[in-house]
Amino acid sequence: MGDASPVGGRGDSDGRSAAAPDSTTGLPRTLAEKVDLLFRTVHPAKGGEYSYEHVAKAIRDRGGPSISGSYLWLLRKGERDNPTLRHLEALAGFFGVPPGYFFDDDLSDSVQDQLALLALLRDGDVRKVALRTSGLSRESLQALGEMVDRVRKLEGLPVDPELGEGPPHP
Amino acid sequence: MGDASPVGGRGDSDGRSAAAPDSTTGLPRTLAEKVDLLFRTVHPAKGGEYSYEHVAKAIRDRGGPSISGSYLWLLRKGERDNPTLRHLEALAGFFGVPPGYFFDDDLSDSVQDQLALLALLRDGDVRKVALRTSGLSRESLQALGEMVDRVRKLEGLPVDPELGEGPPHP
DNA sequence: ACACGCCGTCCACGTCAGTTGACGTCTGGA
DNA sequence: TCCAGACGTCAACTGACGTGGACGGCGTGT
Repeated sequence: MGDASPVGGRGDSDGRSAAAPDSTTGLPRTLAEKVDLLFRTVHPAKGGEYSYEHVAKAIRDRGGPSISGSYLWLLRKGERDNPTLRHLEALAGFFGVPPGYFFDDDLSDSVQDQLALLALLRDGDVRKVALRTSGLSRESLQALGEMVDRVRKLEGLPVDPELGEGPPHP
Repeated sequence: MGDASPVGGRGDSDGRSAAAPDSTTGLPRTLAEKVDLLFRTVHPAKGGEYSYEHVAKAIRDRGGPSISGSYLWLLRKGERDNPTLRHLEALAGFFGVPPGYFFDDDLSDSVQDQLALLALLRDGDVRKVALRTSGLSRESLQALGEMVDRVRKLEGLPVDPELGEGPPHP
């Protein structure tokens, strides 16, 4: 044994379920759940979700491949789960995520953090604060973080230690 | 036609040539060139390149999807250039590259537009501050915003009238 | 020389990714 | 109330992806 593959083997997931049943804020695992999360998270400037036809047309207008709204629905519903490279590329381009988001690896996790953040930012004031902090020095940011924790405690919210770090990747 | 896409549009990049004739000089652009580079670069412990059948069998043995040696040849030759998600996943897994390797220009194309915002947040501290602000009351957020402005001024940064409000793109 | 095995090449075919089109629902306006 | 348009949903269909197998070249042992 040994010379079968250049990299260490990994078992693989066969999670081929249907849609996104209970993962309202959980981590999507199937492709359908990932697509669903994109639709629920990335919204037009005002209004609800993008319509399937809207996304399809926008992708075509960007010079992307032809795609139909019905197919987007199939993907989100989980009735189709094996799109081609061009369609993955187009979807990633439209929703503003790296194509690797659709694959089973760590990258999708970090993207999901960012999507969660995007959802928060859409809700008004949080966004303002976040954007203004860009460019500040490390010390100031740390100080601000402590201030926020102070305020959180005042309002009776947990200090929320988690939320992870961005791992460097090869 | 403003709200077609959450990210700014861009022109096309529909370079769909055939194989990898002379581009031994530079970086691979087409899928065929990328696959070719993988075969030329990733070798078995001893000997020359992997044979197509060997790769196909190894992928199947890893629990991956079924794939044929003929198809790998088609991909490398450029006669097929639109594989499905599972095949991309399997190829990336075998050769030890991230799946995003097969896509056009990971993070610098049109993704950048919307992702530029997220890229700011990705780099550590900014993100932490932003995430922690979720759940805070409106008054606290406003107070924090003022604190941030104070700090920005201290560091000589503009108070940044832009970026905060309104539709995210032209 | 001959046979055997492995490999790259390529073609004809089957399967499933993706499209087309129809139907029912809902909202807003005349 | 009725009509028009937009949208989600779904089934039948088309075509490209992907496979199986045939053919020839090349190295190796007998």
